[in-house]
Amino acid sequence: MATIADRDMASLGGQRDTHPTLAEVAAQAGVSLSTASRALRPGASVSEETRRRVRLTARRLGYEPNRLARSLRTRSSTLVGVIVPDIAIGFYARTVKGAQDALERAGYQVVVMNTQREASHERAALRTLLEHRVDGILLATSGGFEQPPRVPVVFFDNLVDGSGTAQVALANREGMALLVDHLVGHGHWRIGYVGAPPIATSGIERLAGFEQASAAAGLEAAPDYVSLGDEVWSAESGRRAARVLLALREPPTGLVAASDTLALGAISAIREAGLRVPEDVAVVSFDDPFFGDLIDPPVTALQRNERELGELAASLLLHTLTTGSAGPPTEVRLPVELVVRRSCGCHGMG
Amino acid sequence: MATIADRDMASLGGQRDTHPTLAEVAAQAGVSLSTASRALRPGASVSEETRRRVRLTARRLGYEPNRLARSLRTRSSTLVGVIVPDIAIGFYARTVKGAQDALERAGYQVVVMNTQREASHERAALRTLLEHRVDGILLATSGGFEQPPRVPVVFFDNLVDGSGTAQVALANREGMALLVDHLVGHGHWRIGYVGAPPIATSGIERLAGFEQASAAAGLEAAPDYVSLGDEVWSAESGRRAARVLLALREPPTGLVAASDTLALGAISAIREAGLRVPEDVAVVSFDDPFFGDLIDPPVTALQRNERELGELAASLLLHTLTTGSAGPPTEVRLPVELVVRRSCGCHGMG
DNA sequence: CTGAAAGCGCTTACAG
DNA sequence: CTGAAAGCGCTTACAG
Repeated sequence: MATIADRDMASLGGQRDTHPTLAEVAAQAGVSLSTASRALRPGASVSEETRRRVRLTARRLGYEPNRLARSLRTRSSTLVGVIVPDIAIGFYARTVKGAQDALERAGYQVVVMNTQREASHERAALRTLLEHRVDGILLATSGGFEQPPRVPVVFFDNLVDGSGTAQVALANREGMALLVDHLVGHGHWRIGYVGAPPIATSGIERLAGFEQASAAAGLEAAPDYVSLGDEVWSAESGRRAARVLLALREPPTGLVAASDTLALGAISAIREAGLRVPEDVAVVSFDDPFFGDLIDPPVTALQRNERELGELAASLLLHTLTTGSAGPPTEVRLPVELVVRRSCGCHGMG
Repeated sequence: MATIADRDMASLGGQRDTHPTLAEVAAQAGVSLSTASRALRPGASVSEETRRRVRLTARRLGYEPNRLARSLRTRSSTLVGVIVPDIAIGFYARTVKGAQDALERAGYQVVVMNTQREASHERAALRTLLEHRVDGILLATSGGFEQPPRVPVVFFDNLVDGSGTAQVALANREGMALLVDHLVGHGHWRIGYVGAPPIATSGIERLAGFEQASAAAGLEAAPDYVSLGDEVWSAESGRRAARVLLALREPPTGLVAASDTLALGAISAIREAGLRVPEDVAVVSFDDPFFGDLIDPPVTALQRNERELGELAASLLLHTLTTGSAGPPTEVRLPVELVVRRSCGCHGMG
């Protein structure tokens, strides 16, 4: 009772009051700690009358169970962490939403950590999550991943060779082939690549995919035609990378951008140079820019189902969480699809 | 030792091994639990030799402190929660990043929760955060906020009358006045509003701002000229809302969109109707669309510093966290600025 | 159905 | 500098 009184005093004094504990609820309700605990937890054997009384006083006191204590005791957090390089990028944001949906349906809470693409931030995020004993992790790594943690990890977007429980990514190479081939179909022979440094999976695979597709199409894949922006795939760096290509003695007549931001940058570089898209230089993009059909000109791009990517990663995690299975890491690739608009030279809608 | 042996067995057997505890580290290092604890914590008085030994064995065992236990004991989590309606919206994503920067600099970890704009999700997120005993919360509410929690809360974007520690939002009304006045400057008299339902602060204030500015400019602010989309501010709903306006007997000649998504929707509706922007219908937007100068036509819009909004919210929280001050809730408005492009009829760059 | 007790993994006065 | 002990707020066998 004394503590309760103190609490009241404190709140009268305008002090932020402290969290009531289960022990206080129990005392107020006139039951033991164990009974109070059971009354609050569904499915435990308590008399209806007791349960009601405890619940009432809990509500009255504004009781909020302490999950720290609970998880500590039960050794389970029903918490899943999602780590992304940059939540401000539509791709990641939508992936996260997809994952969150699936995870919440399964009764897990999701916490999102943003690494700003720095390995040190990623390490910190990983540590925090692990220290909070999350049950599992969805990770789009930026290189901060070191040794496999003690909980299941599903990698997405950026994969790590043979680590983790499962790996989910877009069909990067196939996508690039689609893009290059489409430009080739328009009669282009000098095709440039506006990309990102081959640091993580998507950077590596898209570049490789471009080179393979170029070679397969018999294009002279001069290394000159590959121009890379910065590691955050910024539009500004795409602009710069495109400028380099346009300044060549024999500039490419078609550009493949490795992402929507890069494509937007490339289009402005082309405009700056006083050239037209697609008449002077055609552009196609790996990612579909938001409202890509309103861009001038509407951009031909690969469409992906990002929500699905997130949901897929989540269900792979849920699978190992519920079955505890430790089978060999599954690798799943999500197909991409070409949406033809006008930046490639087609007379599509838009 | 037995538990250690068990652990080894388990890992040999391919089982995921369990987290070693501080007690195990202490045992292996041949010191007491308390000494081990001190050795791992900077600034505690331990001999250098002991400290080194403990740290080494901790690393060798892959020890990860259990934050649940630590926070439970210390009653502090150095965790701050950020709750947003929709992380996939650029505005929120960038705000979150700004907040995260500031918070991490101050030594806090940030966890982000996404409510998908549902009050029930928001309540769940709030509960989870509170149950994890976060030290403070940054909240862009979707209506799930009920009674003030026991930790400091800073509201941003969507405010709640007189609640919380501080409130940060954009200068919605002033922004709307800027937009309407600009269109009036172009000679428009029939100006329509493509907005969102007046549910939360931005919806309410932008609508009110539009109506006030219209009235102030002496426009016949026929209620007909207000057309609202859905509560998630979707581009598609903007398209529909604009269609309604365009179908009027005396359709507006200028449109003010309450957000970038709504503006994009409105522009496509205008195009669909076989009309041109800005010749037939001028458009201005509250939010600056990503790469708005590549949109056709480049859209005249209000520019905000979203990162700054996040940082501001964070520093207000940090202030009360460090000073414990419980002064009256501060309300801060972030100014917005008009970026003139071409969708309004100006011959700006782009 | 209910209560007393042990224990989850830490930290931190309190002694020495 | 180091150790034994109490305690953070819960849950869960174990008895009754």
